[in-house]
Parts: sequence; structure tokens; C-alpha cells
Amino acid sequence: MSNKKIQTLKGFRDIFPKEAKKREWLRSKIIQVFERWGYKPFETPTLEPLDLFEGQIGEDEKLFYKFTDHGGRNVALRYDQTVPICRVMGQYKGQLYFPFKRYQIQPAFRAEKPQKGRYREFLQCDADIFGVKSPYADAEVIALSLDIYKEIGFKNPKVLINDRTLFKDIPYEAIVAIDKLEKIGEKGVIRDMEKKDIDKSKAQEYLDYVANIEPNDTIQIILDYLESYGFDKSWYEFDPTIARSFSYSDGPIWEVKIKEYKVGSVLGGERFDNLTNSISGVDVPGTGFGLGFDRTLEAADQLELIPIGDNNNNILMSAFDDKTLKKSLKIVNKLRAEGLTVDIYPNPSRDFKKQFKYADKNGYKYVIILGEDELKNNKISLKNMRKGEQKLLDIDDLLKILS
RNA sequence: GUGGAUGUAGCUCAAUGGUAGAGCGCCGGUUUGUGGCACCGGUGGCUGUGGGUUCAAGUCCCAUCAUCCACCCCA
Repeated sequence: MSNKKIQTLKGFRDIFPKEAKKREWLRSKIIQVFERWGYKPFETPTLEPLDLFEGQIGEDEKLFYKFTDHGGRNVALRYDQTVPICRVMGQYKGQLYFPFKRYQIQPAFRAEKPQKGRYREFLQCDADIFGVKSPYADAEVIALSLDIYKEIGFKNPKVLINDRTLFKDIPYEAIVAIDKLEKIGEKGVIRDMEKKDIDKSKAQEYLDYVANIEPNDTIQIILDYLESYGFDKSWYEFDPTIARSFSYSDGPIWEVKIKEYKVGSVLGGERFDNLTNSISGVDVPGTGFGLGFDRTLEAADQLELIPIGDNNNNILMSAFDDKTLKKSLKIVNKLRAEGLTVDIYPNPSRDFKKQFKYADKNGYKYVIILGEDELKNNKISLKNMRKGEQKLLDIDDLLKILS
């Protein structure tokens, strides 16, 4: 094997047609729901000044894809969509009318070690409401979170909801540890806290405190909202142990999990009233979520929710030689105008073997043969690849049969 | 960043330290205008890379790179 072989970078993927089709399906489902809820599409640049992200997202700056551009500026690839959209909120303040609802579907880049359900370039679908402090805004985006999973076809999605204000007296390190309760258990959480120099007794105290937290008014409003909207009770739950260790979240926080998908949560959301201010000095409250497209896709795929796109009605027009091709093109044009999918073999050859094989490999149902004989008689032959039958037809009959 | 597993043909994998193989794929033929099935034939490799041990290394040792998994963190 040559050592000159160039391959995709770690954590980056090539997406083949079969996979791309699935992604297309899911993407359109998600957009459909966003649009139905009145959210408007938005896009931000792939590259931003490094300063935008640094300091806003956790303390671990190593995860940024950053470099110096040709003008000597420190730049970073889009790390998430929340921070850039907050930049937008500040930058265009006078031009925006609130409440402002937008959705955004773009790749994000994180230089993490890849593993299952985790890539260095991954697609995120964000939706946020800006300019509304009320918990009803949180309730809306949480309901939206669930509605998307409903629309995709999941039977057991569940949104776990909590409020960061309930944790006001607990240090950040403890919150991070408690967030892992479900995964590592009580003992694990306490061990984790001890590692971060929290007293064992203090750790236990925090844990007990969290276990006994009662839902506050905000949570209650959200839960009522979800119930009124008509979601099944098993689809949402107050969970004081979810913590989403985002440094910028400061109100309701939530994540969506899929019962059968063990990799992790597929969506995470939070209120971030101070983020816009800390980026641009302008006060704009916000709340919303980031949906992990790749994980959602994996989960949907695992549960076989994605319809298998078939080429059942797809057609291959064979190509015989220069003369017949002229006529073939006219026919192909007509068929496509009827909305049919017609592939034409891109290399005319009297040897049809390859062309039929090509049709078979691509799962096409029909092959139209227009060779010397057909041209002479002003007809075409239509072969049904499933049945193996072949008929000699007039052009008009062909149109009738196929459309 | 930490820990573990694995790197052999295009793919999935074999090969007690002793001549590198199979299945699938691909190409050709049985069919010079017909795929999928069947049969026949063929193409295929510096065993990830670099060192070391040995008469002899795909196999043992070290390093390095890559992939996967877990942790960390997150989607």
C-alpha cells in the first residue's frame, strides 16, 4: 500500500448516495416541522473570528478548529450555532423584530476524538426564540423538540427537563458530576466530585439536595404546556439530575433521549439570557436547542424509521450509437418533462451488456432500447428488468405505459 | 488529553516462527443487441510504516501512524 494514499481526515466522512438519500429524507422532515411552526431559516458563516467562541463555550479551548488566515487573523470554524446567532442578535439589533424565531441547519466542527455517534464535522439543527423571557417560550421550543421526533416517527422519545436556577447554590464542578448520575450512579458522582476537591460530605449534601428538588413554577408551566399540546405523558419528565454543563445556560435546560439509542442524547437545549450580552453587550434573551442530526439519523436508521428509497420506477435509456442517440435524447426529454426519472447511459455502445448490468446495479426497473432495428422501424423496445419481459412499442405507447 | 482492541487483495476474513489463501467483488468467456442466476477462466498483496530479535517474521519485541471502542467532554 502506497504511503502517498490520501484519505479522509479523522472524524470526517464521505457520504455515499445510499446514506445521502437518508440524510436528505431526515433533513426534509426536520425542515418541514420547523416551517410548520413558523420558524424562519437562517445561515451564518463557516468561519468566524476566534474571539467569538473563545471564552463563551466552556473552558476547554482545545476543541476549536482554529488557525490564522492569510491576513493574520485568528479564526475558527463554526463550533456551534448558538454563539454565532447571538452575535447576529447584537450585530443587527435595530433591524430585528422580536420575538425572533429562526432555525439553522449547518455543520459544526469540533476537534474531538471521534467515536460512535461522534464526528469532527457534524450537522446541527438549531431552533431558537429570541427576545422573550417568559417560560412559555421555553415551553414552545421544548414542544417543538418533541414534535420533530414525533414527526420522524419515534415511538419512545423523551424530553428530560430541568431548570438551572434550581442549582444556584451548587458549584459548577458539582453540577457537571451530577449530570452523569444516570450513567455512573451515586457513588460515581461522589467520586467524581471528590476528584475535583469537593468534600465527601459536601458532595453527598449536594446530591441529596438535588434528589429532593421540586419543580418550580417555570417547570410547571412547561409541563402543563406539553400536556395541553397533547404529548403523551411518557414523553416528558422533570429530571433534576440533568445538568447540561454548558457554562452559558441560565434557565430551563432539557435534553431529548431515545430509549433504544444508547449513544447519548440526541438533542440538547437551554435558555441563555446572558449570552448575547456577553458577546455583544446587547441584552437579548434567548432560548432554544441544538438537535444532533447525525445521532438522530443513526437512531432513526437503527429503528428503521427511514423509508427505503427504491428505484422502482426509474428508467435507463440505453445508448447505441450517434444516430440512435439523437432520437433517444428526444424521448428522454419528453419522459423527464412528464416527471419521470430517466438515466441515460453516458457512453454509446453496440454492446448492451454493460448497459443492462448498469441498470441492474442501480436497481432500475425499465431499460429502453433504441438501437439500429428500433430506429429502422420507428419504435423502441422496453424491457422490464424485474420480469425480464421485453416489448416492441411505438413512442406514444411508451409514454402511456411509463407515465 | 487518558485507557483498550485491531491493522493481511477493492471488501469481509484465514494462515502451530518455515513457499501468503478463501469467499465476495472486478475483468473476460459460455451469448459480437440483453442484466440479475449458473458454469468456466483471469485480475489481484513490499502483510499500515520504520526499526529490532532470529538461519528464517504476516506471526515475537519496540516505535510510529491509522481505524474502532471506552473515558473526558459533548450533539
